[in-house]
Amino acid sequence: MTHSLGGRAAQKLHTRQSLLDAVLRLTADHSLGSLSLREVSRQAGIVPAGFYRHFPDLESLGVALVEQSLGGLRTALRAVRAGLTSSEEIARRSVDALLREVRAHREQFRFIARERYGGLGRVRRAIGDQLRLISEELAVDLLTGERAAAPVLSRWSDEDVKMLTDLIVNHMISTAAAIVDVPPGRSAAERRVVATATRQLQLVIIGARHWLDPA
Amino acid sequence: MTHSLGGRAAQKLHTRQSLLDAVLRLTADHSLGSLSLREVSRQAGIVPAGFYRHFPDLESLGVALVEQSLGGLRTALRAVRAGLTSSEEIARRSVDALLREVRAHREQFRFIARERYGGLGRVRRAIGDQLRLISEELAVDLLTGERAAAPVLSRWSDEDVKMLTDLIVNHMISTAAAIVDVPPGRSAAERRVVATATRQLQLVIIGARHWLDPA
DNA sequence: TGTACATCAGTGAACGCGCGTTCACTGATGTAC
DNA sequence: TGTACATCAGTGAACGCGCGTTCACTGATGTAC
Repeated sequence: MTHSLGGRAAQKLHTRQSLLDAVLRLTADHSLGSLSLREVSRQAGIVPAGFYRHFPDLESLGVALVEQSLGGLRTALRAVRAGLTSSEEIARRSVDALLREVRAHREQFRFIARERYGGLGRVRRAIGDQLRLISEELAVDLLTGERAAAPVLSRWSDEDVKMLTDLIVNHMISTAAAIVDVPPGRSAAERRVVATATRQLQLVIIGARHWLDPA
Repeated sequence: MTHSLGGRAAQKLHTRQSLLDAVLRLTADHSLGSLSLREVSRQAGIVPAGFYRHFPDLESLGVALVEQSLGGLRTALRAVRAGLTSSEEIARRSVDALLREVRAHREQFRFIARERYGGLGRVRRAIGDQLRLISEELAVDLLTGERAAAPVLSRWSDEDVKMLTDLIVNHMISTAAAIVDVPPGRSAAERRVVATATRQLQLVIIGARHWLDPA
């Protein structure tokens, strides 16, 4: 029998996930680049040599973690926009989705914020790639939705739309980083961060609405 | 004689600066947390034990570097705003000043971007403190300038002004990080980054201009 | 000015330790027949 | 079904290495008189 659950392959996947989880736990205090392979293996409950059955080095593990984390966010954001055509609605629902994701996967977002600029080369590039995808997909959805339903973005150049979605995605990640930086349990402080970020996004949307106004 | 140039104290300052420069050079490839004290001392041209004459550990050196880097930016930004009252003028001149600073101190900004979220605890906190100061000073200048000269911000709540300046300062640092991430020599790519960032700031300013419009 | 003493930035050797990587291995899981 | 063989995730020991920190030191600079 092959493809069966509970087989050797399933056990291997389980251990692999333990390694990913170990890094998430350990990067609460340090960046990936300052963890040791032995530290991670220990936390995952395997012997150092066993690490190599899964990844050639820590950097590769980091890339896998980026794909798992931001891939999940990307899917969640696309799902939330499905069928929506109003850009206001898209913005509001996206903020909700982001908040839900950040709360549900706090450690993953801390990892992304940590490594976005601070990380090892391939990890940094993997994050940049995923964020570019998110920004481009948002641009497509805004354009097709708006062109079908409302006129706000319909006369924008593609370049300006990309400028706007980059601004929004960047703001999104900064917001996630700021939320994650709030010490856990300080829910008043967290609410303040979320409130500020929401108003900032509103300001950006107002700016977009008047972008083509005659000066 | 004391206070003389070329004395023992001056030599000590010179070595201290060598240590700061060594970290700037070495953090081009890795984050502060993954450097070793021996590596830094070697790069600075002193023996490992000599490090302790200047700092108790690498984290303290990092805090000193934050103060030197962002302190410089803060001074430059304040100088550029001196005497200006129009918020449009303040925005335009601030972007110029930021660009000049980033080009002149590329390594310092890479360090700040790297450590902003990714760094060791005290370094991260030092960066947050400096950015908060920059944001607050900008808020004061915008408010006193506008209140005296133009009406745009005069009816804003203090909280909303802080919301706006936080957005601007965050955008500033993200822009610096993006510029620094462009491989050196790719001046076309750098121009594109700067052009996008400038338009994004314009969009934010337009949003601010219409912030109090009736919905 | 000259002399005797104090300071202290930087040296060089030494220590025990955790690191990444290699290797032959074990034994449970999977496959062929 | 049972049996003989193949696979390979995880083991445990070993290696040489760079690490942070300590210590007594040296010798140029600075101070007191």
